[in-house]
Amino acid sequence: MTLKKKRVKLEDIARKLNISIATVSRALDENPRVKLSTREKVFKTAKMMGYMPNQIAKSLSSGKTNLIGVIIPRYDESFFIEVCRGIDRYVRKHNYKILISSSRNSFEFERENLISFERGLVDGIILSPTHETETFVHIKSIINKGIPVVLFDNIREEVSGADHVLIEDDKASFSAVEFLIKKGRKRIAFIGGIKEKKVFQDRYDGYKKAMTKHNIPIYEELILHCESLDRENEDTEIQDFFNNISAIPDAVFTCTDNYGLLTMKTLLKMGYKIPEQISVIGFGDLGLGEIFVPSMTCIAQPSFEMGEKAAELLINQFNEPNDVNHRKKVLKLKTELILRDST
Amino acid sequence: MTLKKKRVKLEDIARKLNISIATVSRALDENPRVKLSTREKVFKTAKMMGYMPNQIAKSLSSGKTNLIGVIIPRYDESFFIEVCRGIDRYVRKHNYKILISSSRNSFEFERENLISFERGLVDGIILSPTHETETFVHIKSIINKGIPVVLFDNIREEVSGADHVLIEDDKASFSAVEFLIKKGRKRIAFIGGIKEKKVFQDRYDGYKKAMTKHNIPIYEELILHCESLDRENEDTEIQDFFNNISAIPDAVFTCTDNYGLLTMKTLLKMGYKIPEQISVIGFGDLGLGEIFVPSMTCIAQPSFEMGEKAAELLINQFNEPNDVNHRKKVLKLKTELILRDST
DNA sequence: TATAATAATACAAACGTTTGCATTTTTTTA
DNA sequence: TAAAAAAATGCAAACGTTTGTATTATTATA
Repeated sequence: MTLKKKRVKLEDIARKLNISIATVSRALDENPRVKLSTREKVFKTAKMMGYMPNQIAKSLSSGKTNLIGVIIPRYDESFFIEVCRGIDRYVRKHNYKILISSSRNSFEFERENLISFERGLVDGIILSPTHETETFVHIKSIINKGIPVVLFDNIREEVSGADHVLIEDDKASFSAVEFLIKKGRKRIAFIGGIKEKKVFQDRYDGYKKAMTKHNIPIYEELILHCESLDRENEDTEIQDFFNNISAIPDAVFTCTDNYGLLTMKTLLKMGYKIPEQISVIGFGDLGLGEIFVPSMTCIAQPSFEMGEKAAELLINQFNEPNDVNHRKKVLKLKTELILRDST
Repeated sequence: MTLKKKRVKLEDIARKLNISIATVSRALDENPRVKLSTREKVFKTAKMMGYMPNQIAKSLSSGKTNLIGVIIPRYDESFFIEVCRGIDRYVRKHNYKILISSSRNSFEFERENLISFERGLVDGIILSPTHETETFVHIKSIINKGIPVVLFDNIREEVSGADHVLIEDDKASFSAVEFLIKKGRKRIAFIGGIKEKKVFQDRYDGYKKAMTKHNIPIYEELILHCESLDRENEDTEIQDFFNNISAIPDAVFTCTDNYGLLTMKTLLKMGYKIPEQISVIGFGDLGLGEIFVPSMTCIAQPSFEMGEKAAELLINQFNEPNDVNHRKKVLKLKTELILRDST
């Protein structure tokens, strides 16, 4: 039975070599102020003794933790995971790690997470607001404490007082719906998410604009604002929608990949032919649309890149003079309509 | 232009109230040694001044960071994300956060990640070894430093010197293949992943055992060990496999959900009927199998629970006397064959 | 009302680094 | 070869907490 060994610290190395802690610290830092021969001795001894620097002590002393807090509304949406991957990829190059929290679609959790990050654990925060987030005060309060913040996706004007990166949701959906119209479809259904969520509002707006521009009436019956917050309920909600519709549409524009896939599943099971009778478009393009049969036409949203860009904005803030009121930067990323078999 | 405010610390509260730092600290801790009236004054002042404890200082002082490091082979596999969700859910109840790193399927990255966690940033580590991981020394070295470690999934005997949680891969695939056989299928193809990965070896073993038990010949031609490490390549590898096969199988057992879906896609595009001509089984059951048309029969692996259990083992270690050589705990979780339309 | 017991608070070391400045050692210069 | 300059090292404070022990203030006891 071996007991836990004590960690070796600078002091241990210093004592063994009969030099001061300061010199050991500087030697390991390759500071030119210490003689080369000393540095070599220190490195050798450190290695021999199995020295590992204490990150916490370093952080306390330097005031930097090299951690970045990321708050997303939910884990089980590939979009957010992709964004996190993008963030991770970027920040690692700059020697940061990310700490991911889910706000579980709740403003209150979002606020709690934010507060827990206020305790000096992270050097900066990247956040995607929930649909419930209608105020900016909790974020502003963080910024006022001098903690850099970057937002992505689902930004309302009221919460936009920080650097952020997004796509033009309305334009993207406008062009997708217009594409359907130009293909001759007229009875176009819309499936969005929670009405309160900005991205879904924008995508709905795009849909309406396209319909209006081409003088196509918008029927309430063909509109579904999916209220579910998890996969299973989304499924039944969409099934119910199509089961209760009086006359089947000839196209469906959906606001997420998942809605699109669930729509295709439901319609296929009801016996409809895609795309012959009904076209379907998804939003996101996170891989599954390509595998489904028929493969799904999608608006491709650059999720990974969105993460990278958000990370870049944040790291840039680290290097800027700390001006709380600096002009906020907004990055709008391009989307693309990927044509596949469902249209 | 407002400049960054200085954080308020215990000292500031102490000075304002003309009491000592120690008393402030104890008051905020609700330590009964401080008078109630003092405690109340301290709380009020702390709130008024916007005090937020400094997590880093706390950690340095207490020797606990309340962070847990998680190392997974890749981000873009839902299985790992699900496990992370499970871990997160469990540890949050105990006031821990998780720090996720990807080893990108590389032993070298795994080792690097492990070393970076050795710098006192985390209180414990949960790791899923890559297919390249054939030795236990890097993990043993961590454990020897007194850092609790729990492994999950893909554990070889050689790396099993730590608590771990897994499923019985061989038995799960055995029963799935036997199910196909009992349904009258004989020409059963096997699609697995990287040959070096223990889980795929085990799943292959289960396949072979089932076939052998029922005296069905195993044809090399019907075996694919997918070597790709990303989605796109998996797709083409599977397409090639079926294009080059001399006579199509009447069933395909696959080792991940993704292989299963790609298989179905390929076969449907080739014009085959599922399940009439060919049955397909996937492994994992991470949601997509249910959406696909036809829906996919799957071995359901309790990913979320796997995460929870791994987290539980870890947190238990925190509370145990620190015995490096303690008897390792092994948890085997149940799988289940979920029958759907693809069989 | 002096003394003992208890309650409340303060002091200071510790956690493991970094770093400005002081000191010592070595090298250069005259 | 002594003084000046440069190089190498050391001292000690700082980062913001926690906590064991010492001290002071308050209450209880005789």
